[in-house]
Amino acid sequence: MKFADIVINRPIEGPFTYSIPESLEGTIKTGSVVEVSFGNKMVTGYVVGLSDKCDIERIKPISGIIDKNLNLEPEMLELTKWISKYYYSSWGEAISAAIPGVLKKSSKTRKSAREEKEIEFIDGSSERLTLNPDQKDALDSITRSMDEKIHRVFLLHGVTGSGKTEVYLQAIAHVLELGLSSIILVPEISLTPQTVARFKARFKEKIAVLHSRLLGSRRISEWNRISSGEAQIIIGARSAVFAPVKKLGLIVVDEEYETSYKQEDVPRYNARDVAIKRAEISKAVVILGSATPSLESFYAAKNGKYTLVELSERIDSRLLPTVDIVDMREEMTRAKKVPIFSQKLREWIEKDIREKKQVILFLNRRGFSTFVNCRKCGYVIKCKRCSVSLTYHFDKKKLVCHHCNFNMEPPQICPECNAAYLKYWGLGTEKVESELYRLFPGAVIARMDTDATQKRGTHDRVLSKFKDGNIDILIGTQMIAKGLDFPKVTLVGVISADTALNLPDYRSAERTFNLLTQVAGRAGRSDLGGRVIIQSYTPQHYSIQAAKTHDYNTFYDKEINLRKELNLPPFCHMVSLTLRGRKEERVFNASDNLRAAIEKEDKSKNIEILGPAPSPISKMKGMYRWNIFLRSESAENITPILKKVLDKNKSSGIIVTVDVDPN
DNA sequence: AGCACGCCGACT
DNA sequence: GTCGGCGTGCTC
Repeated sequence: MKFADIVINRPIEGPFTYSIPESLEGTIKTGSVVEVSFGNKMVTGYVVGLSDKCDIERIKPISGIIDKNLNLEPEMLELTKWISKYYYSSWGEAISAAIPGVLKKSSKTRKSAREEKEIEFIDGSSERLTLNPDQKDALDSITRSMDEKIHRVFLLHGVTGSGKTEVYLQAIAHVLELGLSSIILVPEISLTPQTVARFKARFKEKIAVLHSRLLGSRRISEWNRISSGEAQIIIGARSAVFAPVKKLGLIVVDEEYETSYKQEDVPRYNARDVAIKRAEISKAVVILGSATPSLESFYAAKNGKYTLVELSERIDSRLLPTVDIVDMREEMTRAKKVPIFSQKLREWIEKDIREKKQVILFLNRRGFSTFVNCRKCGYVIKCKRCSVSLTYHFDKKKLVCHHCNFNMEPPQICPECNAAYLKYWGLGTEKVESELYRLFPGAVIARMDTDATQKRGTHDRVLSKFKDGNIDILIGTQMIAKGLDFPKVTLVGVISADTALNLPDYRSAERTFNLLTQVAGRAGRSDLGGRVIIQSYTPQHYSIQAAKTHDYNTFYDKEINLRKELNLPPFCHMVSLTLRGRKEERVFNASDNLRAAIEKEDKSKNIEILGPAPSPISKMKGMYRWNIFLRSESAENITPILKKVLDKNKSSGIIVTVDVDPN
């Protein structure tokens, strides 16, 4: 073989043909990772095919091979090819996402880097637990598919504490007996140390953990342990779906609805759906596990595309926490102002800390005040580069933009009319924290959000302090909603259940239900019992009511009917187009033209076009943004048409991004 | 995506 | 006269 077809990490189709120099003959294979000159730069390339002849005149030789032992398996080439087609990227970009950065650099330029330690949990039992009848049925049905070597997707639906992890563990053990490997995907959350500990305790050195902060040589050695077959169980976040296991038997996707499975840059893949595709290629089994499955997954399970397995009883028959909803409109009338804590929440916090129990409070908003305005002229202080108001941060004593990080000293007088009446509105975690200090002077209070945990190690330090009982009240954002397992937490308060509900997003009800269910799961993880207090200005909303009764099925029935009526996923697939540029009218014109071009190209009229409309944040980092949404029965109806249209409708100064099945 | 090339306006 | 804005086209 004299020539190699090579794709690269650029948004161009390719492949490009290079000649194979004599010194590399026989070494270069399909799947090799090489170095090539492209334009006037050296880039990493991936060999996707070999041939004996080629009719291109100006051909360059391959400059070198990165690592003789690094070779992409045919299955991985097929998978990345599929990703590039489905998620609208080049093949090279898809392959690039599947290989850790360090492995793509030649060994000379690799440098070792420090990595962060995490707190070790040693509470994992190495004993195989006895399954209850539900778990046993679930496991039997899963292992049967494994024995028959048929690809199948199981949706394992069970509330917190119903023993999903034990089912995973025994399914993995079965896969091991068959001589196959397993991949376990978990949403980031620092990879939930407790889960990892449990897996390690059970499977010891067969485990590889693909840590997000795992850098340099450690990542290389983990990669090698996996591809050599030494490690047969791989735990990791999103990109672990590409772990180089050779004999794949099982992929577990824990908390499959999590938005962190979606990569937000090119290729914009969803690791859950990539996992299903990978398993299909390798004839492996997938387990999607969740207490609150996504509408898409549950619908697929109900329609027989996936196999539904339910764990309906809690493993130790422990009761789910009591959930109280407080109507904040009534509180507002009573207090004659906008209160942060309802009377009920305040009383329960007091009682709890008096009894030396722990409290978690949740508010998904950082900072102290969410906006500042002039009481005289009404002017709201906004970011110069983004169409959002600035948030006041008490720690830094600055006004900060949450989208571009622009910050400024808070002005003393109104920048518009010079009046000295600036008022600070809205609340974030910092304000809740300061109110807590005021109301509960004796309590030890800690805050956990991206501001408070910016310094290295703070995150883990706060968590271990909380675990050891040295913190009474923990206030935090999203990052404390998931995974935490602290037995002494008997009270969880949701400061505002409405934050997510008011977003202009058809998934806002689903998000709210999921979030409330997750947050509620932090309470009552021991015999001390648990209570959840949800504060809301729309307490009658079905997502909040369903969370009160821990009733997924009722929520699902209500929501699925709405989705059907409005023709939203899972009844269609969506593709979002975002156009951005510095000149507003150009962005709008390009959007308009793009819509027309798609309409014209879609001859079979399979695609419904919504918009163009300004993005919810119409200006970000100095760029104006407009959206077009496309929907159709399948994404495959849309992307080939987009390919044609976008290739010949390039407008200068405009960047178009394509997101298939957006979050 | 980069990067070169090339074509028009406005400055020493 | 030249500097530099960005529109166009190419990369094996």
